[in-house]
Amino acid sequence: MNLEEIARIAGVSRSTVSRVVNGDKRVSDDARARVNEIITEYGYQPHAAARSLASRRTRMLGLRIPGEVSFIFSDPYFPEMVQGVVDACNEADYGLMLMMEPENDPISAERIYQRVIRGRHIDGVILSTSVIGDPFAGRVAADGMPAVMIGRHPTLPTVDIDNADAARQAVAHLIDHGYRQIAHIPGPCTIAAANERKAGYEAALSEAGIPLDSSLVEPGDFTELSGYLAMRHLLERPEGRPDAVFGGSDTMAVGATRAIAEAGLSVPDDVAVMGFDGLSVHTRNYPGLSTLQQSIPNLGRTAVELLLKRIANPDGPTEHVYLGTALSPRGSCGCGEAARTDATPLEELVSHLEDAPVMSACA
Amino acid sequence: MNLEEIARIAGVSRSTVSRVVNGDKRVSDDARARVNEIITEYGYQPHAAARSLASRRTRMLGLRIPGEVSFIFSDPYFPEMVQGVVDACNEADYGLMLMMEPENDPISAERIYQRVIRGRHIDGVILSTSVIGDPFAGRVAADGMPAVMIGRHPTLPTVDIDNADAARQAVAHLIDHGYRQIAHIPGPCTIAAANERKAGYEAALSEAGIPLDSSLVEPGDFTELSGYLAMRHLLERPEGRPDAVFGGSDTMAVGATRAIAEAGLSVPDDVAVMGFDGLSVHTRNYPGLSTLQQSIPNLGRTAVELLLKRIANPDGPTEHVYLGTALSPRGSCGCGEAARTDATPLEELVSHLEDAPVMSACA
DNA sequence: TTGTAAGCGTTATCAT
DNA sequence: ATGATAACGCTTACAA
Repeated sequence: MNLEEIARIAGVSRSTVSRVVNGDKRVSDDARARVNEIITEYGYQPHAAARSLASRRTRMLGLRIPGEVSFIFSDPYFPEMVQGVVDACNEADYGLMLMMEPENDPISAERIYQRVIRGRHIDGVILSTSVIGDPFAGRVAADGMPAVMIGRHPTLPTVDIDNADAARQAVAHLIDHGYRQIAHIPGPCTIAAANERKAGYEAALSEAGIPLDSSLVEPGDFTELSGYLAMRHLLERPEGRPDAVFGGSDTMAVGATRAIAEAGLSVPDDVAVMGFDGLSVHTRNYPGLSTLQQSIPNLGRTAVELLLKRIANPDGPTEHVYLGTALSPRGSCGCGEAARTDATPLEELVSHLEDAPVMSACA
Repeated sequence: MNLEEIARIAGVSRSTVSRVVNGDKRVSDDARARVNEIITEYGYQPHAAARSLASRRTRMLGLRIPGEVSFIFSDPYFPEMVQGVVDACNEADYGLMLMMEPENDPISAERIYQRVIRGRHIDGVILSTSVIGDPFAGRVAADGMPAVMIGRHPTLPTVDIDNADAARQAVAHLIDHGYRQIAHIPGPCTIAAANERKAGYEAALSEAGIPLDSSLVEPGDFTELSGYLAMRHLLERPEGRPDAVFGGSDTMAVGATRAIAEAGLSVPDDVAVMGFDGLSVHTRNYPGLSTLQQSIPNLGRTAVELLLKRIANPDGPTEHVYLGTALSPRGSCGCGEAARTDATPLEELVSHLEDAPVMSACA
């Protein structure tokens, strides 16, 4: 069943049917009703490829998860983000194509790029992580493919949080508790957000007049296992073990917690733990993981909104949206039961965050 | 840059360029070389929509994650499966479209269905979970959309494991340890695999002559929280607490472990724990989570292979592929350090599983 | 081996 | 408000 047949049956031209399907106002109520009736009766649905070819729009977006981070697809961060992206796509009647390159395989990464981006499979693409030195962002711009970065980027529209300041707050909170030997497990230095959070950690120490000590920084790769291994190193440090640790992500913080427990030590009494992300999965840890809460699904939703705007108006201003964050102290930082029950419940917190995006636009 | 221009520049016809692009043998080496040169020089990439319209193939697959389970997208099961599906798609130069309906919203589920399936956005679809009473599988068949089920289905090609027998083995192992009060936390009864695993639990008890006790079965919904809550109920059971628990998934088993620890009890001494899935994320639990290992990425890969076969030959036999599983005893079931170190390392195990699919075909 | 030409099912332009 | 008609960029018989 195609446009032509519907037109014939309804006794109108293809153009009229097309207008009805696309919600064009320039159709008489009479004709519209008749056409809609036939469409429903025969269950007509426009053919996606034909539509795309003629309109030069695919109504599909791409979501790129770079190969550099695909090994941490096990981090619940990504599922949460995907959820937000998918929801927003559905609401806009757009499809979502997953672009995940294999890890160390530039050849197939290139094949995927050519097929999807250059082949115009999609109308725009969401880049899910700023990876240092990743040529992808520059290439899509050169190929005229609208793109939005979740993270930092100089020329692309971006959705992000203020990683550095949020991390600074988190570490400042540990300092307020009286900890002085504060370790940090940063994510890989190829990922911009990891570096920003590390900078925030350093800023908090500086502000408190605590000298930086590189032996307190043990890098991880955002996996739980890396957090576990990093913490083991930190506990065996010759200068003595740290009294607190700030994980570059909740997932690494949970790994650290495990190493602490395995060493027969207690959280927070021997070593306090602070995470970053606020993943709902970790709500039920004991003691509750203190963390810096961000709304990850909202990051995804906002990226879709920005991208759709960009597609509709490629010459509009390059927006940079910053979403709010909030310190969420639970048991693991040393805040007692009091703080835990006082803490804003997760749901409220998240809806609050969603209401508070900070926008800034530059032409 | 399009076919026409390439043809003009190379001094051949559009057909010849098309043949070169599509690897048709009926082209002289001479012409092929010249065309390829021009293609490379100008960076030509065929237009996806035009191709689809003419060839009636989109080179895109869909992956449907039903709304009934989308709330457990936080379960690492799904990311692992997606990973396998994506890898296989990439290797075949196919794109992957994510179909995730919102949870209780039949209207938008229907919109998505119409747009994607009826609009012929994809060449075939992978159904990721058998949900009891889900009309989706029947509809795609009626709409002539090739489909493969990950799970059980009477008429569709399927990829699955023998959930019932695997669960039986897992519980039999607990019985071998001497436990008699074995509880079970099944997944929701709307999901076929959850019921099959529960049946396996019951079978193991029957075989050992242990009477079924419904107060030992406390359902969950595959989330960690539900496992935690179910275990709390089980611990407060008037007839006394169970001496072992079989979780319907690793994630629920981990939740149960947490409840046990919170109650001041020890795993496995007070309550032994057995999971199901073998998610790599839980490898670093302490004590290690004993589980029934399956290869989830391989489930996804195999589904893609089956679907591609189906698309190429819709009238071929309806294959049902069963992938192998293996009991993976670690600390939480009561197997000591010996068993833990004896246990086949994860990587080996997985590659072993991948080699051992059991195939059965029925016309 | 190569070229010609007829679609594929829409949208979009331009009359009317 | 409606309809003819020309794209859109490719594949695919069919002819040569």
